[in-house]
Amino acid sequence: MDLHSGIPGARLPGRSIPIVPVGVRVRLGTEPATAPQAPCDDCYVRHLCLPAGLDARSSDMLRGLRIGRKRLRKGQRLYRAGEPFVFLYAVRFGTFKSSLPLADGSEQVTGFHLAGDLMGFDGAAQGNHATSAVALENAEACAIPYAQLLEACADSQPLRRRVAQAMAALLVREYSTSKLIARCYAEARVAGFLLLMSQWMQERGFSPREFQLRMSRADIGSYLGTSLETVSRSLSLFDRLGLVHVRSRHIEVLRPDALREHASA
Amino acid sequence: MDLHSGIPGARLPGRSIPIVPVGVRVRLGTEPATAPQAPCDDCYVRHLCLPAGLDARSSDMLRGLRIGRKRLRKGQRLYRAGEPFVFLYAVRFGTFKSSLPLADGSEQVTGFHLAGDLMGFDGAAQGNHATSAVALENAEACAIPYAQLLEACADSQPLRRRVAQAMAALLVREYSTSKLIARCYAEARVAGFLLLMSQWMQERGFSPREFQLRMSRADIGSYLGTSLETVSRSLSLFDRLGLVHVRSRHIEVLRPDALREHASA
DNA sequence: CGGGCCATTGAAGTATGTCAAAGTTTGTGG
DNA sequence: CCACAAACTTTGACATACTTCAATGGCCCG
Repeated sequence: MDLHSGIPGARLPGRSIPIVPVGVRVRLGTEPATAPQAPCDDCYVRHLCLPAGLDARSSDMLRGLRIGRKRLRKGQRLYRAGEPFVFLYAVRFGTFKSSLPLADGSEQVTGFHLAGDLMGFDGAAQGNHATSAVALENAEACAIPYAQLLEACADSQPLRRRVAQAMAALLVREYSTSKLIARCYAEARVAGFLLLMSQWMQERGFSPREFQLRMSRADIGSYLGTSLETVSRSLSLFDRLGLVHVRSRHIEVLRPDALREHASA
Repeated sequence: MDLHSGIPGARLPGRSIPIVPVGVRVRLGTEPATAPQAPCDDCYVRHLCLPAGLDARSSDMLRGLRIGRKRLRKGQRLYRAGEPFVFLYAVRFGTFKSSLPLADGSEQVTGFHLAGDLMGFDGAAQGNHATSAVALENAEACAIPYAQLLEACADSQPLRRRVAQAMAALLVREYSTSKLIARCYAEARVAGFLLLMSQWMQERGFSPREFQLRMSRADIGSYLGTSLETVSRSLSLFDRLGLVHVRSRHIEVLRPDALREHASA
């Protein structure tokens, strides 16, 4: 079952996080989520999420929102492009990818989302989601009613700042993405992607040295603007050069400095 | 002086907009801007900018902010990456480019901004601007005190919605950018870029058929993740195929449909 | 009028996409 | 727990696209 049970000392994201951390019944699938009493208090990643840095009063206001939790199995959608925008989602655990529909029916991957990330805010632009979001493994997200959140912002200056700050952070992340995929050589993009993944892991308390890619080579290729074969070849090259140990989706970063070298060249 | 005085019937953006539309003294450069009494009422692009769709009461609240205007000559900076984030900027006329500093001292162009666009919001993530913004021609921007704007959001539901909506629109635009530069072939990216420019012109009331590129080939190349030579070659190709008439920075779109074809292939 | 920036174009070598086939991994159902 | 099927990954070969280097010409500003 578990691919990685033989690897000693590796903290395996998505495996080492408890799957059912709250004593509240949730259902699998996309049906309406249930609302626990204190949505954030027991959350593993509240220090990364919306409540981060909020004072007691503002936290109470967040607590007053009817925040539900939605559990998804691998492959299930959280929302679909074009659907009405009602909820902002916060990843509790697991990994999501979001994508933009293309003219030819295929999809362009626009990002990956890990625990603590906010998703779906793009829907506030037109009232409908611009992107779709799919779980890449079993995952759970909080559904924050957007209208209620905005109303809560009326009464709390810190909440207002925090919400705006979180939105701006999404924007900055997109700029970094642009910087990443605008690199000339696909090899540099793949190297940058590995470093980005490594950083994301570290920010969430996992090992930046060893982790699991939850997305396929095709997803990575779409995200980076290159073919899946080139992604595979770049990874093989890094492995051959001894920068990274790659075994399918399991990644071990051996020489981050050398990887950084490749990322900028 | 004017490159294009000989072209009949062409609405030349940045030229046809009055340069000094308000009777308020402004100074060139980056020194503190002066504050006109009614910052938006006389503005050419208020229907595209923050006040768009606001009710009278919310508009009054915007009017209450100490919004200044900053005029810049070609090449002058509006803000620099790393500077404290104090103002949100709204382009009144002219064109800006924003860029992210790279490790090697060069810059990655992250976007172009035309009349009505909001700029600088990325600074709200960390309290410092993540990007730099430079005027690509003589231009003017409104400086909106960010803290004041957030405070005004406390008292007005429509303003709250509008500000959040504007931020989300910035995000969606970044997704489109990712979609653009993730295309496999540089030719498709250049075609997509021309169509994007054309659309931006149309949204601002200019001809989508004929316009002036305010940025260099190097800027476009940086933005699209390709070399300036490839940009030049793609433009020459489109010209040779009769899709576009290119003369240096002057662009005339002859067959938008065929261009769209190239953009998706 | 001259200098510098910018755009264009050519040539050559490299990187990358595409097609194809084989090998792995994962998930499913017995 | 095992066997099988489907999805994913890796690798090779080849054609093409792209970057780099280099040289030329045009345009704009001082």
